[in-house]
Amino acid sequence: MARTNVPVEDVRAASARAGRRLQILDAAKQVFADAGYHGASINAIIEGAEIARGTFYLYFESKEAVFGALLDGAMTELRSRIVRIDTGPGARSPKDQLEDSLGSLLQFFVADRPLAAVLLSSASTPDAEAAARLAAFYAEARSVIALSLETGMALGLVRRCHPERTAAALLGLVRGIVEHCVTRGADQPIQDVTRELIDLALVGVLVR
Amino acid sequence: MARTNVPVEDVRAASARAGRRLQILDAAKQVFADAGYHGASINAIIEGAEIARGTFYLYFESKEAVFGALLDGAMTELRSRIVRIDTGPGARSPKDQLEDSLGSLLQFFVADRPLAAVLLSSASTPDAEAAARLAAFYAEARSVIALSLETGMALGLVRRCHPERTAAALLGLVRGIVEHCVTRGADQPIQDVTRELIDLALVGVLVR
Amino acid sequence: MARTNVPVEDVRAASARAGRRLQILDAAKQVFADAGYHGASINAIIEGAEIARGTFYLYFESKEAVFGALLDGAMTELRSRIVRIDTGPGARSPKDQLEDSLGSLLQFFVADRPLAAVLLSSASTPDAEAAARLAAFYAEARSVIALSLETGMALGLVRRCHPERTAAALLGLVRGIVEHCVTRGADQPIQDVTRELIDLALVGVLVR
Amino acid sequence: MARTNVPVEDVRAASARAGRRLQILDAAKQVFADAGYHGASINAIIEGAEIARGTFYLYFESKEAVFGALLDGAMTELRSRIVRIDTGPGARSPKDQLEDSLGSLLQFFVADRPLAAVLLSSASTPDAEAAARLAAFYAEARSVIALSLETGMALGLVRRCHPERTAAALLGLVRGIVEHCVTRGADQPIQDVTRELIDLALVGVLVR
DNA sequence: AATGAATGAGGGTTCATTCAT
DNA sequence: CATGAATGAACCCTCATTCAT
Repeated sequence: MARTNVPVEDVRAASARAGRRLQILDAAKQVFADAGYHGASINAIIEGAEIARGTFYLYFESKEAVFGALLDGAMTELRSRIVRIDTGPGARSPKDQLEDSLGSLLQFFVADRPLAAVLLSSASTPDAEAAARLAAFYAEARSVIALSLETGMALGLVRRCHPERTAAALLGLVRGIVEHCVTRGADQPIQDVTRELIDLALVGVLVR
Repeated sequence: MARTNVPVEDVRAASARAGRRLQILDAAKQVFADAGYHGASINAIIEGAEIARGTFYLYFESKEAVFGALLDGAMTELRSRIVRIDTGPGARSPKDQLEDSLGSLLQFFVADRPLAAVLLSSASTPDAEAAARLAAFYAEARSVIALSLETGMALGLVRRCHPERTAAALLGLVRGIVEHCVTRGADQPIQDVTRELIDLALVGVLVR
Repeated sequence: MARTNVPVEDVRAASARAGRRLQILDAAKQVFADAGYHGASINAIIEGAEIARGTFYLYFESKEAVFGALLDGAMTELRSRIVRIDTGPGARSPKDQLEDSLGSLLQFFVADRPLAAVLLSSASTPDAEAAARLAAFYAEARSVIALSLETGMALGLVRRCHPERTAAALLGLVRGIVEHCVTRGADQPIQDVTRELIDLALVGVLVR
Repeated sequence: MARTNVPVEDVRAASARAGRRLQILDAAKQVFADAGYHGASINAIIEGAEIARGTFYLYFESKEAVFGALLDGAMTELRSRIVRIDTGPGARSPKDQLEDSLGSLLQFFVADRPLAAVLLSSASTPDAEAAARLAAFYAEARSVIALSLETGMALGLVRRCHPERTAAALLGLVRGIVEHCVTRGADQPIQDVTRELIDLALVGVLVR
């Protein structure tokens, strides 16, 4: 195998650059979480990152750009955790799969609360493009849920319902739980929370 | 009952003042709904209300104050529509009561979409005090739901669950539906939506 | 004659507004003259005008806008002083007319040196639109001169020459004199300067 | 003649250094011409010169300094092309000498339009020292012209006139033509333009 | 009570310059 | 010599709030 010839300094520089970027992203995440998009000031971000004003603009084109990067990172991460339920032969039970997927999702949010706060709060019309991307993400999530419901209906597992609307409601349900977990300390193991969330969605609150 | 002696002019003046206040609140609601708290400018509000800059500050201490007033109004209105389920003898079925209560709530949101938009978006920490009040309101709503769940469990109607957490999830579920209805046109009668929402909460998505 | 009913306060307000505007324009003129378009800072302008930062933007949309207003004012003023030579019967001698026109022009520049400085210096690419307007103005002036030359040629008064080029040269000649007068004190009466300028243009430097 | 003992490496180094300097000057010239002094950014210059940010400051103290160097180079070049008219016995006709001198000058400008643009636009007081040097240059040019006029008057060739003022006007005239030629393509041979310029200056626009 | 001109702190962004590598 | 990441002063502009009329 041919070794590509990259000078060691370049590698160092690149990783230093990536480190700085992360440092800024981290500070920005915190500030956006605390103050919302508009309330967040570059001042607060650079103070948090302990860098000079100009340095910020060496790594991000604008305030909007950091916000977008933050969102993109989170969305990528989330997408990787949302898996369509495999209903093929030999697949694990749908409920188990759901439990894994949702569990991993909750885990992610609880592990990075500021990021969760950014994602949850940013209904507040940040700047055009970012808002659109976030809306698209939620639409995507809703659509995954709606599709699962339709599949379930076709298989006779799910009650007849308005898929889009029910998806919106279920997404809200997840958000409600996430908010709850993020706001309070995770007083109980994520696994339990996940199981309860799934039970609620599947069989409701009434006794059978 | 003793009549307090208030000159008629004062009464007129007071109601005129109240009218002005409402006029400003209405304009502000629209602006906050369109642009979010930070995006809303006093300029836009006074243009909408067709008053002079200074007049605004005759009726509200600050931008924060209008926002707070708006929130308070909405919360008062909402509180009146959230009724505890009456489980006494001779009461209507809990499900019917729930249907009335939620229906009225959805009705309210759909009827005043700008206000709904303000309520839904205002997670973005506009200002400390208002945020606190909103949080308190949500906590209150959650607590009403949690209590109902506990009552239901005591009566053997509701499955065993973590009431607080389940309440948070259910509140999210309602928010999800509200968002859905407010965003899209109310493509279907509120009654149907309400029923579906309740079914979802009570018996989940699975077929029995 | 019907008296239009304008409240006296409005008249006062309007003239106050116009006064403020002028005050700002004056300060801006000075600053632009001293530092050029890019070198001029809003800071310097508002210090000169002794107003607050925000007040500036109550009267002008942007830095570019003040510059444009300054330019427009000057160009309007100058246009009114540049008259086409009347060659009709009974008209005064072309040379006399020219003398009046150029004299009035020089007068204007000498009377308002900062403005002259702005006009003369602003070749330095200010902002797109203003630059275009200035260029258009110079083109206009050149074209007036070129037309006069062509008329003169048709009448057999003017030597055969490349009108556009000669016009460019003559415009430069006027600019040279203006610069000279504006830079130095007007050591001699404008009338003399004008006469000399015209002689130079008409018969050159050589003895006949 | 004693040979100073300079190692060959130093010579190479020195010429390499001079080459780099030129490379930067060239890029800077282009940028200053395109964007004016203030509009020119170090960024644009180093991109044009294909060097690193720091390297620039190895060759020039500051932005001001490159601009000054550019101006100085141009002025040196121009000085070499402006020759005093030789009125001694056996000299060529003054007009022919003038034609050579001016022709060479126009040639220079047309050949290096960016440089011409820099020279012409730099009235906009970029920075004190450079402006002073440019003003000095123009004063020098004016003084050469004024002296020629005085000589001409003494010889009875030139009409009586205010030499300084007339020199200013003539300088403006040349600038006008240069601007014209630089802006437009040289639609006609420089020689023709030169001749017309000289005719204009010598005998004016009127027919004799 | 109503007005709107005036304010100035603070917003995001740019860019000439420095200095450790 | 050469580099380019880092700096921070300065830029233009916005907008919630005040106050004389």
